[in-house]
Amino acid sequence: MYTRAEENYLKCIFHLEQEHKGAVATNAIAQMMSTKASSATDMIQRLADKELVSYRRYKGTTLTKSGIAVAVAVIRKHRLWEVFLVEKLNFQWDEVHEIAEQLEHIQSEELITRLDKFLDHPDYDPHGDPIPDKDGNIKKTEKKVLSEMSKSQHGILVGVRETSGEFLQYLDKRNIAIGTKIKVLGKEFFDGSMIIQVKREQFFISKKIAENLYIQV
Amino acid sequence: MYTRAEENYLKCIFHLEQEHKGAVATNAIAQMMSTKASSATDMIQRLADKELVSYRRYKGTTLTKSGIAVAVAVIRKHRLWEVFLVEKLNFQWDEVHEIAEQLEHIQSEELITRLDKFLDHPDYDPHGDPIPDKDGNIKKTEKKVLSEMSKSQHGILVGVRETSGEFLQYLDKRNIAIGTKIKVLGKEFFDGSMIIQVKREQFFISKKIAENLYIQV
DNA sequence: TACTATTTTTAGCTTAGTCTAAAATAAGTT
DNA sequence: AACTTATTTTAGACTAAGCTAAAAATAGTA
Repeated sequence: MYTRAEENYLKCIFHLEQEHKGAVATNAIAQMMSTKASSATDMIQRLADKELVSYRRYKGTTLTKSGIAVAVAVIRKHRLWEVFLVEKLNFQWDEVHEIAEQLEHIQSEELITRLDKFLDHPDYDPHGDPIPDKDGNIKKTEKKVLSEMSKSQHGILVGVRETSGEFLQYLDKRNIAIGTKIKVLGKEFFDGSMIIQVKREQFFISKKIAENLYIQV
Repeated sequence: MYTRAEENYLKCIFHLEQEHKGAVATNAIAQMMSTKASSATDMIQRLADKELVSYRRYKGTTLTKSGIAVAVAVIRKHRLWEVFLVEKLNFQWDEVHEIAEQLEHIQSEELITRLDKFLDHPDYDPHGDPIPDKDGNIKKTEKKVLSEMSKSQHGILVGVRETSGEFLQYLDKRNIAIGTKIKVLGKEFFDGSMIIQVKREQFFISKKIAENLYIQV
């Protein structure tokens, strides 16, 4: 089995590799892990020794097959626990991330199999992210970042990129949740801000907000 | 907060102190923690620095007020998770110990508060052990070890001392569970073995088995 | 009481994971 | 091409937790 730290690095590299496509910079990893580049280098080298990543000095890191398998298994656990926390324990969607960060490292195949069943095999977590199946397959949803949509286009919110409490509370305050219908009423070229329609209300959102909302058109 | 290892040592010392009443020997701790006496000494000294235990060289260890508080909080979490695993995820009572050993270290007050509510504030775990309340109070059940009972006494099984899979499976095989009525039909002085009545069956049990069953008379 | 055996502690080494500071490499700019 | 800046790696040190082997204290016995 792998240590907590190893699992966290693998998960982190997985997410970065998804976003930017291609080898991941050491600095990017260090930043996301809230640690120093030297520590990241250290861990990357250990992961490379175990053939969980392939790594060339100064060139960046990518996950190997087995690295991906470990990362996806952790992500599956994380998202299943998030569903549990929200559906069964009635947590708000902005409160669950930190706890799931801990729960995702519990080691027991059987536990996850049973949890999955108990939750009735959910496909998505409370933030709209797909839950990998037992074999590591992830449903690809063709979603669009709201900031890339243009005037008068519309769709429903299927996911969020940021999962920080502040951001999710911002959405709650405006009654925006997974499944909410959103329409772009206007878009400002200068700063990328938008005016959107949500239910019967319309309001202004900054580019930063728009970049963190995933829409299915 | 405390590390996993610190929490495990505190829990271990708590259990040993309960059993033998009085200061706990370093060797006893090392043995229960499956580690070496030198490692135990090391950790005990660290715990003493943090005032979680009081310790005098060569004399043994006892928990302080704050040490007890930490230990009891961990035990509360452990037992609540065991209830969850058995009641909600349908694990057998012999399968849950190891998983609960991991879950007991998840840090979140709120999580435990909600889990407790979700489980409808259980008083006992699946092995019959009382679950400490939020403030660390533990229900004292006046129970007797079966091996100390004498011929023709009877009572119901309210707890087990051993929680290993083999032992619990042994009980399952003989249809003995928490709540089962047990009567002592005979007792052999030479080796402490017994003949007991369980429902309509009667059978022979060794002293070792009898020492691990708690009965309420 | 003195000797032996057991228990406990100390001393020194190991590994995982972190850090800082310095060196090496890559990238960007004149 | 040469110089500057940014990124990445190496070197060396630290902490938590463990280990082995040796020393010290306690307990048990002749």
